[in-house]
Amino acid sequence: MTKSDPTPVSDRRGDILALATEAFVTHGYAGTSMADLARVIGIQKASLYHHFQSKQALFVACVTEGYEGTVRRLEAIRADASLSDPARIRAAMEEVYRINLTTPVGRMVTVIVEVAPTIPEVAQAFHGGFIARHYAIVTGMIEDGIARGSFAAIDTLGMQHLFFGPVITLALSREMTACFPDRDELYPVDRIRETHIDLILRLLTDRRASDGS
Amino acid sequence: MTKSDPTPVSDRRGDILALATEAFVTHGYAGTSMADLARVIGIQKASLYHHFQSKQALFVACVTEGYEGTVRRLEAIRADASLSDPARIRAAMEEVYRINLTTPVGRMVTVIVEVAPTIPEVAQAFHGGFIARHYAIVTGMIEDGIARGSFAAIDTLGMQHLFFGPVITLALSREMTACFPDRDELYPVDRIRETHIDLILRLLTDRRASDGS
DNA sequence: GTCTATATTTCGATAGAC
DNA sequence: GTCTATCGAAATATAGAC
Repeated sequence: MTKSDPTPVSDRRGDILALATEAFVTHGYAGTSMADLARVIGIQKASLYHHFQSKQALFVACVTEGYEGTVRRLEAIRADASLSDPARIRAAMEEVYRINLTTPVGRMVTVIVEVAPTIPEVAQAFHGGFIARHYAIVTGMIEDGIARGSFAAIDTLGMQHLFFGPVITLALSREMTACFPDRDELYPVDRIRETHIDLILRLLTDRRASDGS
Repeated sequence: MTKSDPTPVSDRRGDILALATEAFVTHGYAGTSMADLARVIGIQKASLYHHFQSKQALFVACVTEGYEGTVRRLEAIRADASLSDPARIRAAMEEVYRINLTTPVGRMVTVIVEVAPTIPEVAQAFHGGFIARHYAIVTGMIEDGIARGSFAAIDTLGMQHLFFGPVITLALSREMTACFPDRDELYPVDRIRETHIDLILRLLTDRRASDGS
């Protein structure tokens, strides 16, 4: 009972990562200096180097340590036996939209795109820890539905891209147009999401897809 | 006839923009210094400042002056009366894949995502000069097909995102994983493109879509 | 663990000769 | 238009006291 307090009085590392993530999302990687981060966190720059070896190490920690929750929630949806196969797909799509559009980790995509060419380690961590795992869970859900006869025998790789592509592009577009006054008219999230879900479900339940051409 | 030579002996500005674009795509905006650019181009850094006022001005020129050709080709496809409505959509999708995956301008998306938050002018130029125009042409093609009775009465905004989202995300994913040895297995362009085209055409010609719920 | 102060490097941009 | 040389600013990272 000496060290297992479930709610630590102050999770320094977690606090720093959360604030740093927010700053990176807002101003980009190159646009966020260690001095900026120190100011936002409320400590001195040198103190930051006590917690993290370098700016790059701090950023990699933001990327890798922010993903745990998102994957678990998707897996829970896949394992939820109370849902029908179409309802499960709908729940998964709503969760994927939520992750990519509203959580700090999801919105990090823009920054990861920026950093990936110069720090391949980031591309590796992002792909292996986030993208590939989300893809695998959703593809598994589709295969489950096909095996049960709920869905047509469709190309799962193609469906994967139809499933995630519009979400990721929408997240990027909205981050890029954050300064536009008419952003919500250009990219109305609710309408796009609902249409997207509707079309994906239509494809999955389309009997014509059964012909293996 | 004194100044209208159709093939200028040496298009300095065009050469510089082409080489700079290639460098930006490979190393990102922050990762490409003016010294790097000067070395690639084969002149001194100071000479670069004779052609362009600043690094930012050079980059904006790369973005805006690279788009002209891509829009014209898409418009030509829309105006091609020899194509059936589905064949036109197919041709447009192949062209959009080609633009985003193989041309330097298309591959600039990664860099534009990086720069947009700090240089809103870039986001404006990119959206107005590239994205919005491509969206408008394709949406027009779909509306033409609906008007002629070739396509179902479908939500064109939703189709827009289903049309472009997977392409743009694929382009980003491939740029980000350029250093992966198994990139072509993770993101096999030909297979993804063909499945995507097939599914889009299936949705457009699906009679069930006619019910305006 | 946090602070003040500073070292070191890199980069964007300019001056001025040719 | 291109060059050599350099300025000035900003950022990463470190030294060492408390």
